[in-house]
Amino acid sequence: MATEKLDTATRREQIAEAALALISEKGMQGLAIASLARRVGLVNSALYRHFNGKDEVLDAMLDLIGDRLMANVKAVRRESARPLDQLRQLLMRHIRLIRENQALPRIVFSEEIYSGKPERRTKLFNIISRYLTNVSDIFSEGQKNGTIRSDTDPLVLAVMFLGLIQPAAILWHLSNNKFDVTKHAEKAWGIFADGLSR
Amino acid sequence: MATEKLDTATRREQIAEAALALISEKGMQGLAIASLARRVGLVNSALYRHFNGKDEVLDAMLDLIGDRLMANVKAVRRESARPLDQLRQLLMRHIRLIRENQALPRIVFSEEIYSGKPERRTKLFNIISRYLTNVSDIFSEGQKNGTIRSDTDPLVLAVMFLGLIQPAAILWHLSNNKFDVTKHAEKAWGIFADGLSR
DNA sequence: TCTCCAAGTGAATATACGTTCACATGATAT
DNA sequence: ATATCATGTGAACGTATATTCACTTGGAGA
Repeated sequence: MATEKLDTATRREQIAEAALALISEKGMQGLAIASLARRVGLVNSALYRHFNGKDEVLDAMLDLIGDRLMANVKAVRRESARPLDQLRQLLMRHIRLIRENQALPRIVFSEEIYSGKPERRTKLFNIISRYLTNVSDIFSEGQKNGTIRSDTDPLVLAVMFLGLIQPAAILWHLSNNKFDVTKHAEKAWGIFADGLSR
Repeated sequence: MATEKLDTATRREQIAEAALALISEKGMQGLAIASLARRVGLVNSALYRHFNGKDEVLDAMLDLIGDRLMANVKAVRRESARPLDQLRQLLMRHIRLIRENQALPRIVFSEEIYSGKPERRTKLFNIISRYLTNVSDIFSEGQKNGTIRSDTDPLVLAVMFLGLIQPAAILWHLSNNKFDVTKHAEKAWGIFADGLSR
């Protein structure tokens, strides 16, 4: 009725973002074409004007997530010059990203994403690998720098870095947001960084 | 036809274990009542003789997982007296458990588990909490013992401990089992333990 | 050996969801 | 002002899957 017509480029963005929001609120189960369409003010069928199917929506979502992860990396590289500070900042940004957007862990952990279309698993792997590579670059710089011990593989450190947040994020989620991720991350980072610099 | 009749106690076990196996092979999607029943040699409807519905099956599965986690803890406490050794053993056992039983991470990370029935989220939280408490007990002993630095919260350490494996497990899974979890865990443990003892 | 109830069967039902299609409409370019 | 095409609509279809129910059957105990 009163639904204004918007071009596909705009709609695709709206829809991908609505998908993230929906998942954040209702979980993967909540991501139904009908709900998704309604959320951007359309009916089911209209969604197919902009995406060939649900698969394409999922792909678009993954791209969005990749963008946000990389945006965080770029931001912290701008904000500070010292690797250890950059990492700490990144940790906090990552937590904020997850808190504001619960869709992120839910998508990464869910197989609905790639159970139908195995290539999407590779896509997700690439997104995470790219993030890890960037994180490990920061570690490398710290090692050249002398602020981080050089006897350890930076890629291992990068994966450990993710490990500072991940289980905490799950506990936060399972505990109905009672578990304090930020506090945990601060303490864990303290211990980790302590070990790094010696 | 040639399906022998077994008592409910037996069937419940068979079914819960079949559920874990199914998820390990096909993912959460693969856990359909029909497939599950067929796997233990029954038809759909027969399953309802032993469970009131899918929900009950999920509950039974969670209990099974809890048991296996706790079994690992008990085993390592038997095998060694020194906390650091126990932890290392537990790490390796945990990895083995996950490798042999991909269902574990898939279930923990999936919300299908509790999206329908929120109390199940609490149940899962309790299972993990229980495991964490046991792990943190080991850390505590190490601290009393003098082999682990005392200026850190053992519960934080326990969560970090999980973080040594978790992201690696995901990478392993996303990379079609190419990423070497065991190798990562060994390196990561080296770094972590190094930080612990100083 | 007979009886009876727990355990197993097959068909039917209900629901939820992705997708398609013939038709309507509004913005834009001429 | 009008034509055109991208965008939006409503209804219908197909499929997958959990659940129910009237029934059969096998085996343990009287």
